[in-house]
Amino acid sequence: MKSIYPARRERATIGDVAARADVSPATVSRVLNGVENVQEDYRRRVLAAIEELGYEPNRLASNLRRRRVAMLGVVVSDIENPHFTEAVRAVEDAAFARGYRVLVCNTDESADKQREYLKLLAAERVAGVILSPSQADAPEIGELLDLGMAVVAFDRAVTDPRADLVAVNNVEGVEAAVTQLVGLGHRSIGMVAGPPGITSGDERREGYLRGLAAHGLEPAVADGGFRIDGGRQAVGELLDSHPELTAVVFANNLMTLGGLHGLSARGVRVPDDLSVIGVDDPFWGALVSPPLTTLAQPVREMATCAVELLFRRVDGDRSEPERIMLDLELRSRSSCGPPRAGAA
Amino acid sequence: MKSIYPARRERATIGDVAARADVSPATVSRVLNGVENVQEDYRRRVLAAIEELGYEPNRLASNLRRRRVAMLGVVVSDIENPHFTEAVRAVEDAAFARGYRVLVCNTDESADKQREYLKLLAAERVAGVILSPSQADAPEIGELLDLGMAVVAFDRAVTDPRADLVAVNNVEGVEAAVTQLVGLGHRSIGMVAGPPGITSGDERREGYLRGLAAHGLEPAVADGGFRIDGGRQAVGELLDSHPELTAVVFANNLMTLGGLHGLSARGVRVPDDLSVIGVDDPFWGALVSPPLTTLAQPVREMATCAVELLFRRVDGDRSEPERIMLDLELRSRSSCGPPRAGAA
DNA sequence: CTGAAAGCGCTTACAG
DNA sequence: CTGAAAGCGCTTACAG
Repeated sequence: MKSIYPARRERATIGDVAARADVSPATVSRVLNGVENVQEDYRRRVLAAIEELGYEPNRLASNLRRRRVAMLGVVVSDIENPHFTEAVRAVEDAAFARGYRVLVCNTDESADKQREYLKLLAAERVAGVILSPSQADAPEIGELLDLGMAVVAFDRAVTDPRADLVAVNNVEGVEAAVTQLVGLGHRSIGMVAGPPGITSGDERREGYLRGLAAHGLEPAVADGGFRIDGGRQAVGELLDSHPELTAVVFANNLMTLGGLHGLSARGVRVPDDLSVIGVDDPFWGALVSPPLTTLAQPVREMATCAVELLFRRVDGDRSEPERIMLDLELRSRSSCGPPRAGAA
Repeated sequence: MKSIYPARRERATIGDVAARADVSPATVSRVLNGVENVQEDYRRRVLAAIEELGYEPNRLASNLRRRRVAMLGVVVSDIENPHFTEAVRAVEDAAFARGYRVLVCNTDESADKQREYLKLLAAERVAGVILSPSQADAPEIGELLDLGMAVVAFDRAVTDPRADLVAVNNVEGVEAAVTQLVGLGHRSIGMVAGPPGITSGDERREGYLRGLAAHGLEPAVADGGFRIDGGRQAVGELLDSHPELTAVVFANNLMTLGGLHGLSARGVRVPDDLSVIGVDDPFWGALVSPPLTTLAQPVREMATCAVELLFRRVDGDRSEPERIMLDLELRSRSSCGPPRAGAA
């Protein structure tokens, strides 16, 4: 059976174009990059030759020569988490508009995978990286910075003080949510927290603990690992060990989703039996039953900030690292109510 | 204010390593790539020099020299659609395992953006591209193929017969769903369809029409453009013009979500007033109220197939283009019931 | 404005 | 097994 693939077309090079247009490769490069002036006559011939040969510049070569590549790395811990999906999408938008491509790096909360990706990004000489770290103190982060690459920490801080940061005031936000629950009459409030060691999760736990402490209440925390299944499991543990709970705060949207599933499986009604507040306001937040009360992050705005910052660095801005902190917004829907009758 | 950035560290090159280890650059390259044998003594010296200099190979150079780059392009029409997010994620997994990176290209259903990205991918000389086309007959697809790059159409077919395809039997799947609704007693079934011209959407519409025709029923279709808002709007139009409808099929998950929102805003209860089936079974499908009856695509499997196929092509397999068609699976949950009492 | 030449940092036949 | 040399396809000082 004969292959239907045609003889692989040889790719024209800048030399082929130059020969056909009867100019030097340098001139072709100039019309290609449109920076210096080229006589109209030459330009026309070059353009014609490009057209005729179907020439497409080889970026591998120009990348090497220019020693930079119009590419950004976006390192996230879970691309299936709508929070990060939205961020990736916003970054892609902004990057595309500036002629940059984006390399998506999914670390699965694994320090190893993060390490590998950061090394890759260094080897690839990308212009910069937006990083939501799985491991905040990875030495590879410093190495990127050493190499002069821009690094913007996103959503979670990194240890290296030279990286910029765009994140959210988690402590204050969660503390306010707890206060809101207390205002509704709750005295037993649990938290399904993120894995320790990640600043966003740690701060949300901190906000929760502060909120409880401010009202003299006892905390009850379970680790849900920022995943759907973890959330389901953690809320179960929490209710088993603390049946008195009348409200639970979930530290991210995936755990909230899993938690709701777990609650419904146990026959726990929301908000009648248990009030729920979830950090993040994903697109399905208003559509689950009951519509979720959430602590929304301004993801799009965060992503836009991060990309702008990154491009400023790429463009040579060497001023002090920035720490841009945005606020969480409490969006009250129907998953919170007063504690059930008969609660302690 | 002094910049905290240190003098930008000069990057060691293979030449620096060679000098330090007192060998030739060729030898360094050999231990780096581990293909040819190098004397133990030399190897040790090279490794030591790499360590001491913190050398990280410049992939731009090796890419150029090798004339290929360990990178895949994944072109999707909407990365925020969980269906594609999951696919991207699966592709990233498989690619990472093989040492490939993935360039994520979001086209927003725009033919222009698709064109730009495909040209970019050609210029970048990626090994191959997995493409869920916004424009099936874009000439750039043929150009990639001409250049010897692997192209696997994903989820939607492309016109060029040389591309492989991994998709789903939409016609049969949706027809079966319609039959199921008819079995429940429905006689007035509407569809919120995708934008015309995209094979997946066209096939789902076709399956719907066939299913209705098989039972002598009248169709009622509105275009929801595969987006959340479109779904909300389309279901409204549908109910305005066809108040007799007792069931609606949505052609993808985003439109289903929007549709549910729109229905709840109109006070239409699911499934009491209206039964709903949605194509795709996103992670929130079982958690909305009521839990959705869906037509699930085996996304993970599709993505795995696509990547395997792609790598086979990258590895030189020039056999006939494949068309791998998987089946949709009807997952019955609670959003379908018998038609409301009093329905025509 | 234009071209010849050097060079980006690797890899890989080719000799030895 | 090892090294010298050529070359991947561009860009960019440097002359003219």
